[in-house]
Amino acid sequence: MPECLEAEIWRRDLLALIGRRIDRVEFDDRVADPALAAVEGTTIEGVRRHGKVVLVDTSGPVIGVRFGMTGRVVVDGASSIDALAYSSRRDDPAWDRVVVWADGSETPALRMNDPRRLGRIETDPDLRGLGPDALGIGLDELRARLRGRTAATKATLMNQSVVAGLGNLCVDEVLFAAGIAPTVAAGSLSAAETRRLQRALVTRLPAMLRAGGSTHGVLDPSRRAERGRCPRRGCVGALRVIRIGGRTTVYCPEHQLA
DNA sequence: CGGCATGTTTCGCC
DNA sequence: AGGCGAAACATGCC
Repeated sequence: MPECLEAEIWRRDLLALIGRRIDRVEFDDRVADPALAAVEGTTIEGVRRHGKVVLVDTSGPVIGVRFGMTGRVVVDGASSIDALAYSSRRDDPAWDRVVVWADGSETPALRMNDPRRLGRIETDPDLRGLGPDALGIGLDELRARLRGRTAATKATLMNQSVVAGLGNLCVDEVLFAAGIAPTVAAGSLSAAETRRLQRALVTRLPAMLRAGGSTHGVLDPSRRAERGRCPRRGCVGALRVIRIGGRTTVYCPEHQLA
């Protein structure tokens, strides 16, 4: 489930850990950097996010978490997001990839749980390859990032080196709101389209965040599965399903113009 | 059983 | 050289 919105929700959960001293860490070294052991004995000092990456600052190394498709975070035994669309509903301890105990508590302060093991936990991660964060990106910045891009707008927006944080659901939602077909080359968007795209990013993403995350848009998972009529008020189109960049893409050809 | 899934990386081709 | 699309990865669910 993780796109930038879930990463932001978990970042806020993790704020509860600031000030705690890490007693012990256990991890699966197939997905976690062995250097993670160095966080034992350090104190958690802050939690940041860039795109889909959550960064936990300690008095030692920075812990960088990428969630893959099915990763999630459990803080003090509870998770803010329990409806795991496209993942497992269960929280099986066998899928814990990192467990952190702190301040003498028997309940882990932090668990990174990931059935499919597509997530990664790094220490002192290098984020230089990421574009600017999608939440709150400015118009000039967006225009500059899309200039000259020949790939489909949807594929370009999902490229983390162009803009960081957008995944399949958020991109479909934003393009739907902006009235832009996902297939158009990103570099050939008009000035007006780029403006609508930027407005959609800075309005729809925070709205989805307040509503609960990537699955809380107009094109939520149930509507994606049902397909059917375009949910936009006054639009007479029907939703269409195609594949772009290997991902299932839902859009309305009636009001999302190429 | 077959197909699908909110992601990232790698490989081959322009 | 740099950008792009397809495939691979790993596992649960419907």
